[in-house]
Amino acid sequence: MTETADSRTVVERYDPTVVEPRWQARWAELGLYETDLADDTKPRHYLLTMYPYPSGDLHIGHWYIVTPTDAIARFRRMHGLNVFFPIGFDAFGLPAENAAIRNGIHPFTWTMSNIDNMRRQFRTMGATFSWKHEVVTADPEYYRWNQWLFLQFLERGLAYRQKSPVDWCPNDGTLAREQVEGADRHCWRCGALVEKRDLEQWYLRTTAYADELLSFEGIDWPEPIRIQQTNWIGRSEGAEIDFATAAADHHPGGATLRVFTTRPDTLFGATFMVLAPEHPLVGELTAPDRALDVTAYIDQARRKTDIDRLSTDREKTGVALGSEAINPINGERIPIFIADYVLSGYGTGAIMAVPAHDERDFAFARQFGLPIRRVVAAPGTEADAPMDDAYVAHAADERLVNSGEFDGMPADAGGAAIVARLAAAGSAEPKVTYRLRDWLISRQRYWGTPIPVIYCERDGIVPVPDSDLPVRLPETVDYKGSGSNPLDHDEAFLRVDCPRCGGPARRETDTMDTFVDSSWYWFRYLSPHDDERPVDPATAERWTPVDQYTGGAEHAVMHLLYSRFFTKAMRDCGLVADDEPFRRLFNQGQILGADGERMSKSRGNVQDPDELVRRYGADAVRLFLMFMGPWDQGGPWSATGIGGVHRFLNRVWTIATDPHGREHGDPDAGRLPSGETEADATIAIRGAAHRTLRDVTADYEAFRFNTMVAKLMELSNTLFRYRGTTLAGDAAWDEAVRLLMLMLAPAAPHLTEEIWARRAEAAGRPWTSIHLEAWPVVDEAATAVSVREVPVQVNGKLRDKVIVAADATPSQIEAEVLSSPKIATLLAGRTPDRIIAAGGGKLINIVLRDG
RNA sequence: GCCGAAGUGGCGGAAUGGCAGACGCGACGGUCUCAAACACCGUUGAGUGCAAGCUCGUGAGGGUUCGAGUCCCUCCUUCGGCACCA
Repeated sequence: MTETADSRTVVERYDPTVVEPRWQARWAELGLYETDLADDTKPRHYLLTMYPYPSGDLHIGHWYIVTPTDAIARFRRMHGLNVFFPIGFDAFGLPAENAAIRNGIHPFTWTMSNIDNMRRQFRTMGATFSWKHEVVTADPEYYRWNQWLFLQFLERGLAYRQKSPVDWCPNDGTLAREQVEGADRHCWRCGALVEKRDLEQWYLRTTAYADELLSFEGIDWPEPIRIQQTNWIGRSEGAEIDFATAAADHHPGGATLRVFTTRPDTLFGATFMVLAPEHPLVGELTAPDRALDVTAYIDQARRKTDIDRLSTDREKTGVALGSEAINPINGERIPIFIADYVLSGYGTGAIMAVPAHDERDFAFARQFGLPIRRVVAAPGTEADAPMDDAYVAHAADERLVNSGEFDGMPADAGGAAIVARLAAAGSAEPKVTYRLRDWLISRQRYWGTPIPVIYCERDGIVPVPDSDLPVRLPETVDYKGSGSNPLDHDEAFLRVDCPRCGGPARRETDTMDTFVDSSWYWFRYLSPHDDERPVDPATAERWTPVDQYTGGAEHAVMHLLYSRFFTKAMRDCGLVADDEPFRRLFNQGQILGADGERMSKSRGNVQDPDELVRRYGADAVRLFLMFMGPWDQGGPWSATGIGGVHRFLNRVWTIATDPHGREHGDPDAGRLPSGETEADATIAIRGAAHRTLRDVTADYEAFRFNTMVAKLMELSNTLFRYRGTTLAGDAAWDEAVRLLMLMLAPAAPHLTEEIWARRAEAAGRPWTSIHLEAWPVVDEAATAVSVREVPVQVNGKLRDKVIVAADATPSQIEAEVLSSPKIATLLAGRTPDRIIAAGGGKLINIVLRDG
């Protein structure tokens, strides 16, 4: 607290470094924010923000996510809701292991000390977390239930093990498809280039819920996220059609080659067939004289990194197998190729190529000199007109041509008819295919949830019995240099008796993707220490789904899709009743470094909030982050401008603690604005306060924090103008200050609490926290105005303004406008063609035609 | 290439189809001070004029409308996502 010798400032200045910690301690002591989940006297509200990874320090991005969310929590509490706002730590993951390998610290030690530090930093925000419900995912008390849930899924066929080519990062090991980013296919976490490896891996059957995941009914999520998820799931309707192989010298024929197509209407246009190089029938179908070329191509395709594939972007490669397939609709024999533009993991790994109506097939046909036959034509197009490009349209106008008895049918109906014809013969069926793959959860790492299965020579895959959970991570880790999973050479961990036969067996050493942890953590917050079950069903019934979730949009297709999957899977296991995890989702933008790049320690562009807090106080940092711009926008970090909110808070302090003071520098200090009476001023002050309340309430509701702060600044500017006048400190002034405090309380909780306490003391009332106050009610009468200014346009251009009574009718306003000298001059005797009184007389536009 | 978001003063940004630039930063001028910092007051889109004012102005070009930053069409740019998905 500083007393300046300066004569003009006789009151103390606001000192956040003293005030803020004091209130934080007091709130904690009173347990103000420890939510009583059993309290049924108030409507419940579950407010969730994405829990952080304990990297060591909170950076400004954490503040950007959390502090406005905290303002929402406080705002909702003031509306009488029982708000649950928990926090925890996403504590498994690679950085802990890297630190362990580098510095010889155990990942647990590293993680927990980071968490300690971040808890301390979190408290400096003044956020209202319910700390008693904290969850740390690396705690056996938590990951035990990852294991238990996994076993539930296994029992229901939602988890399975399969050998398949997986995306492999040299640092992070196995990756899920969605963790591979960019055209050059690099790791989402470390950026290293990703390779393919064949491994036995555990999967969760997300595809079982593909259709349900496409429906966003009953949840209010941003459109871009819904679109991204929809595209990621990638539903395609079409048909699977069986071609038979033709007999050849090297091959007896008669094998089935099943293809997936979304365009069965183009079946007559199939002039060749393409298999993925990995297709199982390739060996059998390869003619002896083609074998060298074919194996060379397969080798090359396997070795090829995806960068190479990208460089050959449009250029199609492939080789003929020397075999033919028989088109089931017309018996035509067509050559079979392999090419890497056909993917083994999608559809059936084989396509019928219709160059006339598919761009990729067209390019391939051009490259290899294969026939191109049009089978779909727009009205007026010759059936055999030469084609320069693939013709892909197939709307209602297009008709089939060169398609035998189906000629003349509209494309869509023709396709259906073709499928129906083949289906009757058992060689086709309608089929829906998805881009979405099952979720690969195996990771060859130490620092994650051990997958609770045992491999027995006799009994095969044996789940760990529930009574033996959790399968704990061994407390000593030997990294033996780096790279390999320490669990693989930890004999004490590996060796186990088979739970079924008692014979020697071996533990699974893979651990789970950390996204498993975050796929259900909000359920665990409700009963973090329950050692009977992962979720208490009664509490979950009352508190979930989450009412409001806030977090970054970078999780659009990973965390947010997995969480939806988990909720549905848990529902089908009878554990919860929810169909969806998060009722309403808000994605804030990301704070980037000053250089416009993602903040990261390696770039050295991380903004440390502690330093700002020390200098300006937590309230100023909170308010500045809200004031910067729309919350969903984010942007490059710049502290330029934080002085503005700091000044604002000081002004609020001055208004509240020193209403009668005057400042040098203002020649009009202490005088009412010219022409204003005390009665006018009272109306002005009350009007400003209540109009601000009306608008600020709406802004909080819509998370428009930037304009919310702007309006509070306006109100404080208005009050500042009346400071030192005869009005300062009177009833209207006092009401306005009270409203200003209440409105500012969710955003700047410390300053307002301090002022609130002083006001109570000054009035001789006992102290109660401002954060337990009810949100104030707008006095509609006070918001009314007696006169208003009406802009007057001539032909849409602003020419004048007239003052009218607030309740003036449009015709009265028109009369007023026409009698204005300025307008009369502009009219110069002409009669307006039209006079438009927009919005019931909010604006007048006089339409004057030329001539 | 496809999908999505966005282009407004020197900067961050504001504006239910109705006064473009709220609020703040920065800059400039001033009060206070021996001086500086802090605080406070004033000015601040561009052009033009002594002034009242006038003209131009929301990425570019068209359109709808009495009226368009806002709606429609065609482009351009930036950012995010996807990338041979048959």
